[in-house]
Amino acid sequence: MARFIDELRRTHRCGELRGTDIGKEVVLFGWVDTYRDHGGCVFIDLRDREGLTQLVFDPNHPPEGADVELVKQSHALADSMRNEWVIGIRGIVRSRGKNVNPKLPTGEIEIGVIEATVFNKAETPPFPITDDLTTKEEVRLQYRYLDLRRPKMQQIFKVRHQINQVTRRYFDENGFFELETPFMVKYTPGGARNFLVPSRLQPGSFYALAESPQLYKQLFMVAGFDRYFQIVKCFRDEGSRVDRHPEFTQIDVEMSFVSQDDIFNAMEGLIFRIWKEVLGIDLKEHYPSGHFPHMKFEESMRRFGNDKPDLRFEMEHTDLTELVIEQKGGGVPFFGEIAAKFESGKLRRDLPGEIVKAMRIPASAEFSRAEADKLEAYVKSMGAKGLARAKVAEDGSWTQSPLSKSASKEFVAAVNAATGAKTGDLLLFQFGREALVQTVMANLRVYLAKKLGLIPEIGHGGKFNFLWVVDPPLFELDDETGKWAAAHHAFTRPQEGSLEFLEKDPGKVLCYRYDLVLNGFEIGGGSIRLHDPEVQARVFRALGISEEDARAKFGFLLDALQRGAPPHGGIAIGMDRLTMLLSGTDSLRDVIPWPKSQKGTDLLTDAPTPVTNDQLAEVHIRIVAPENPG
RNA sequence: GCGGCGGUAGUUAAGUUGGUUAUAACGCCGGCCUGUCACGCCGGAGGCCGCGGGUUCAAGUCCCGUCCGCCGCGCCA
Repeated sequence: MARFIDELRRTHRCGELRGTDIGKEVVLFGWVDTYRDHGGCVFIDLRDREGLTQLVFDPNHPPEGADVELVKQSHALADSMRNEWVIGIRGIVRSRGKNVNPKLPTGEIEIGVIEATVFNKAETPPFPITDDLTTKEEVRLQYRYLDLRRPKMQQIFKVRHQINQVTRRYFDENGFFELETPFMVKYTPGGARNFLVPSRLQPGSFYALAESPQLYKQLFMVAGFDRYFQIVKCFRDEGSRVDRHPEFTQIDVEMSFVSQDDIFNAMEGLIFRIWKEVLGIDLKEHYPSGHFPHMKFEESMRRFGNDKPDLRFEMEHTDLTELVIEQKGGGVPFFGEIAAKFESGKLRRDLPGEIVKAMRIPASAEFSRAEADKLEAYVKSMGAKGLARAKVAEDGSWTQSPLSKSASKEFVAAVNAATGAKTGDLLLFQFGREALVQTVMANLRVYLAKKLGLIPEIGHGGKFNFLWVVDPPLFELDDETGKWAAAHHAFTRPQEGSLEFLEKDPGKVLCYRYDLVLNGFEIGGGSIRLHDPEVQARVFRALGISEEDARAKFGFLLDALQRGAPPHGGIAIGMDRLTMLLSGTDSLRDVIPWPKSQKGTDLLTDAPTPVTNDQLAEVHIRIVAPENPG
């Protein structure tokens, strides 16, 4: 083995050699991708990060001038080689003549092997190392290092690497400092659940793993660093989703003396650069101004049911709440109940609490009854009671619907007009608690778009639709407590125009918060921060947080903000989601090298594992509920 | 915390109203083979049917519990 690597150094990567290299002596290292044993001669496709090269072990046609004895030995060795063995070879690049393989970039050439060595006789892999894999994710994650060996995965992580490099270059060129913040931080209540880290030296005390560098990056601004960025891990002990992971990476940014638009400009610059340098796509062709469109939070909720609309297709919602109120339910008992609540003043028109929404599926979609039944099951899985639907007949009346009996003619006509429904169209309705209706309708919209082929099941389909969602409310009504709570965090700056509502109508206060949306995914979000202690105090009051409470929780930040804090704001881009959307995969786990399962376990290492009582004693912890092997 | 789907050979799947020895493809092992590139041909091995309990003459199949994975809801300042 010493001869290879020490004396015979690698000359090329597999995937590099072309017709112009014919005649060269080369040394290649890599993995056996496939072997084709013809008895007298053996073909092996050798794989590394860069591609495949065909090797030929053929003692009857040795490369010119080669030691035939060596060639015979390597042929015998090749006879025993199996998939995923790690080998090295020395040989001569030669033409394939008529036997060119058009599927391979290296298909014009092959290597007439002179000598060979086996570095590692790999065991048979549990699944083939190919791109068209049907193996369950569970098995892939168990052998993640094999999964990552697949060309597709190698490509994804090359992209991820490139995004990192472009990001660093971009921010450096624009005067940002890359600065680090601690992972082990003070636990702060509220917000995402923290992972806790016990302190050995401070018995009974715990650090939290940072859910974001939020507070520290603001302190960087107070410190006068002016522009900061960091590509940083964040930790949140919340349920996983296809686009959510307990440890994830953010491109974290904070800037001083900026408006919301300054932040947008900076991030648009970054996104344009990434698309250009990583994908070779010039976003200027789609966004000639160099800017992404804006949409108000309220408008997004009304038209699409969430604050991250996928704008690659239409199928907008129609809010029927006003119509239902006007027509006192239009004859439909359920709607009548809702109308009555507005009538009695139990619900407010400007802050509804309960709504009625509809979505139209055009007749051309040819949506079958069975498929509509499937939809019903789908919405029920989200907590909806059901899915009212109506087919529009030629005369405009509704059929195949429980609503058809009760709904007044006037109401049917009004709904048809509002939704633009025509003969043969299918109308879908949701009504009741606003949050649920919005969730159900928003998910239904995307589900249907995929079903109807408006967007692909997986990936971007060549379309990248960016959007800034802006002007959301500062406060949200907490469903359980009925009190106002910060929708983002308590340090978001209210808009000057809505300061007057802080005391008299908190629900109407809009703020400088913004989300960057791409194809229905929130890929980033941030805000302009509150740096005025006076307004800060009013916000805390509106939240029902006493001065003492505020001091106890955020004292260090409040102090800092009173010691020369510049106006500042920032944003964090979800690095993993960005990579996912860019590389056209449908799961965050595909772009995280060593991902965890939905329950937060590492299928490769089995983490987390129980520890001994001795280990626990050292950090002053005793386990209560589940048994722990001592 | 809740709902849905799934777990059968190394992998992906089939397995009927409960009924002989649990199938298939790929992979694996052995043999043959000089132009393959998803090489081909012949032969062979391989099973805790996730785990535990129950019903039954008989359970991969029915019932109860449990674990694991995936998708979604809640949650995610």
